[in-house]
Amino acid sequence: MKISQAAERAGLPVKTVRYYADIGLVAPADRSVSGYRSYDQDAVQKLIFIRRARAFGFSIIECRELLGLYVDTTRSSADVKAIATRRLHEIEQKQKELQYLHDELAHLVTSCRGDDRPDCPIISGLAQPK
Amino acid sequence: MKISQAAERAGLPVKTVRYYADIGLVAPADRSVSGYRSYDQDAVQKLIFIRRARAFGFSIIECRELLGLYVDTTRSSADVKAIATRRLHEIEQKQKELQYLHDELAHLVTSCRGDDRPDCPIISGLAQPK
DNA sequence: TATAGGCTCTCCAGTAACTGGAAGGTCAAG
DNA sequence: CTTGACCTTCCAGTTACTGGAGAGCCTATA
Repeated sequence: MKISQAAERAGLPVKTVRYYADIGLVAPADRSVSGYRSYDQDAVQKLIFIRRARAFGFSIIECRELLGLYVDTTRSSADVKAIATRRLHEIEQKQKELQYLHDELAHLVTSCRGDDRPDCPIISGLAQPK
Repeated sequence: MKISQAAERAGLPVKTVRYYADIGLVAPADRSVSGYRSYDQDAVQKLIFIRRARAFGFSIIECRELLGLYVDTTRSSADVKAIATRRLHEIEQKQKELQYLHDELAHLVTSCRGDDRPDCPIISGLAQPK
């Protein structure tokens, strides 16, 4: 199938699929005589895999790593678990930061009257060195 | 004061302070004869303000906007509150996404034995189209 | 006075992961 | 035979810096 159909099946923009081919992440199965990229079901499956992994916040480099494990049927599940666990910890870390951010900003927002007058606790809050 | 001192007081890398000057976000108060950027307390205060706002996840464009409100002593607090509230909603949205991500990935991780064998629910989980 | 070091300057390139657009080739339908 | 949708490559731009080269400046010490 041609790139647009592959992209649609994978749930990715055509540009992105082309980009993944360019950086050697997911190569098309073949090229047509006229130079069109030709994708098979296997390549589409890899594209889906990448899309999902990206949605989980794995970087392209990590995706490359995971894809290597994906295609390697002799890998140990421990290898995969290690990467996923690391990513899980990163997510948890990010959650904590976001929570802190949220609380602090929410505090500023609720303490601001939001009227016509210029005094604003948000502005003065941001101006604190901390 | 020279750039390194200003940067230290603001808690920012020198390169970043120079960058902020380049993009016209926080201009140095002056230039020495030999071309060195010269910062005063006011500029340092703005740098601190920017650092804090950036830490809250405000983009440079939003920082520019906020800085405009920061220096404008006649602004209404409503203007500021609107921007901050928008940002707060973005944070909350991000938190929801992250929570979903976390739960799904945690599920995959706990269902994976993580041993020498190749079967791995993480890999097969990522391969699901969803 | 020479020099060594630690600043500072500008400019260029690279990062991550695309996205948009231009210029041009291909293909099927009408 | 032409139209329009699709495909190609290549280049530039995005965000917010960061690193490095090459060169100028400033001060302290030998």
